Amino acid sequence: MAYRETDKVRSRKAQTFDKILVAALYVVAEQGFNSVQMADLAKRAGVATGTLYRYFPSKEALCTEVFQRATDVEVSKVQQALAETSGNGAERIAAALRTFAERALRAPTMAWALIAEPVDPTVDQARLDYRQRYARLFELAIHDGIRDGSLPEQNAQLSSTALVGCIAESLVGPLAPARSQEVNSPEQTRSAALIIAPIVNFCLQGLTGRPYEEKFHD
Amino acid sequence: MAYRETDKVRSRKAQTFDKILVAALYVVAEQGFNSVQMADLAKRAGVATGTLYRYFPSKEALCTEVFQRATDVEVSKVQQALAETSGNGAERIAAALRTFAERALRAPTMAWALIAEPVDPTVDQARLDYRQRYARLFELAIHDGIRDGSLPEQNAQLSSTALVGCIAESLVGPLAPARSQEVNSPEQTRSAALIIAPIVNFCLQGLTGRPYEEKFHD
DNA sequence: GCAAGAAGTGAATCATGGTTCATATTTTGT
DNA sequence: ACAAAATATGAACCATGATTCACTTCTTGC
Repeated sequence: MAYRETDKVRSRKAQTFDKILVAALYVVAEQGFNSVQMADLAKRAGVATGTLYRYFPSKEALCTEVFQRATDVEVSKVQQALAETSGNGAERIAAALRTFAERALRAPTMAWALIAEPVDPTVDQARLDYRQRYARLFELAIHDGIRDGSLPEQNAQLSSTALVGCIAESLVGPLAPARSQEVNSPEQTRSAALIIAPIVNFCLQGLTGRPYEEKFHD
Repeated sequence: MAYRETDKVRSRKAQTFDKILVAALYVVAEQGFNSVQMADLAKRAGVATGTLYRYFPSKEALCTEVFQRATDVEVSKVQQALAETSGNGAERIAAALRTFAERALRAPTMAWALIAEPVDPTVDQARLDYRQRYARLFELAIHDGIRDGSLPEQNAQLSSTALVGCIAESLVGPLAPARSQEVNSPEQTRSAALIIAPIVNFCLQGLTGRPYEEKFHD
């Protein structure tokens, strides 16, 4: 025998793998999934087309991977908001919704790609999973809320799905035009708040069945 | 001159046009937009491939037309529910939501095609319009509700968008598996009611900020 | 019945863009 | 330095399915 994978090679391969993912992530964040083309992507990543296929079995698989990575970040942010906010279940859910929306409005193209862009069915399947992950986070929080008395008894699964639908849909509109300028001007930040507050309001009322008064938050 | 379009021809052309649309509508209702293929569609409609292009400039245009026709039916049903239900704004909105959901669950594949199927961007644009049409209907009804005192003051535009998001998303889940059997067994009808009530509940609470008690309805 | 003008046909064409593969280059152990 | 084994290359290939177009068939007015 005269060749065996060594650390040097292993790490180089890992680097290449990352280069590809980073390039893909960049394209998606900038233009969405439909702009991902293997030849172009290879160029951006500084490798040959064929090389892509040494790291991913297909474009679908590559895109799915990108989707999942991007998604993981968002989900964990929401999870974090849910976990780190002090207060009862209802308040924590409100904070999580705000986090979700703020992040989406701050990176509109990426958010649109993850939430609403028409994509290949395989990737779309990943999107369903992803929505379910969100829903499940909320579902747990709703149960907490019921337990601590901040939410009335209810079908937590359906309510959580409704929550996801509300934020997602409410953002699709703002996201579509916003997709042009990636910038974050002060006006945009302000107008974002204008959108977010009523959404959170609606969602919390839907959950609690009582008027929601916004607490102070930064 | 020796040829001028006559009524006979005109009506035959209209018939062909319809045959094509009907065939397309059938495929969509049965399999979704992605199963529409020009050659196949031509066969179903009993015409040649080329003929399709004498009636529609492109597949996109054809699909968009189909989408819009199917959509018009649904939108007008909701509009009807909104208009024909007696009661205050809130009650009429509840009735409209029920109508929307019931119809969707009764024709899951079509509903899925209109609401959630990954489709070509051009058709997808039509979908945005369609959601906005729904939202606008609800928006008007919300204003009515505010006026008649059944709803508190609120940003009707955002609330209406949230409503659309809630029902749409809440139905996507049930629609995905349901898409297999088109049938309408009694159990399905019952399980549909189980889904619909909580959704309407959530939506109405979101709008009113008070617990929603389901009124009697058939 | 005939010529002019349409409408209808469907096999051939074309565009797109993902995927392959014969070849070149690198790496490693001896 | 060399052979073995793997990785990298990118131009050629291929699959799909929409679109075209040269040709045929109808319609119509005279």
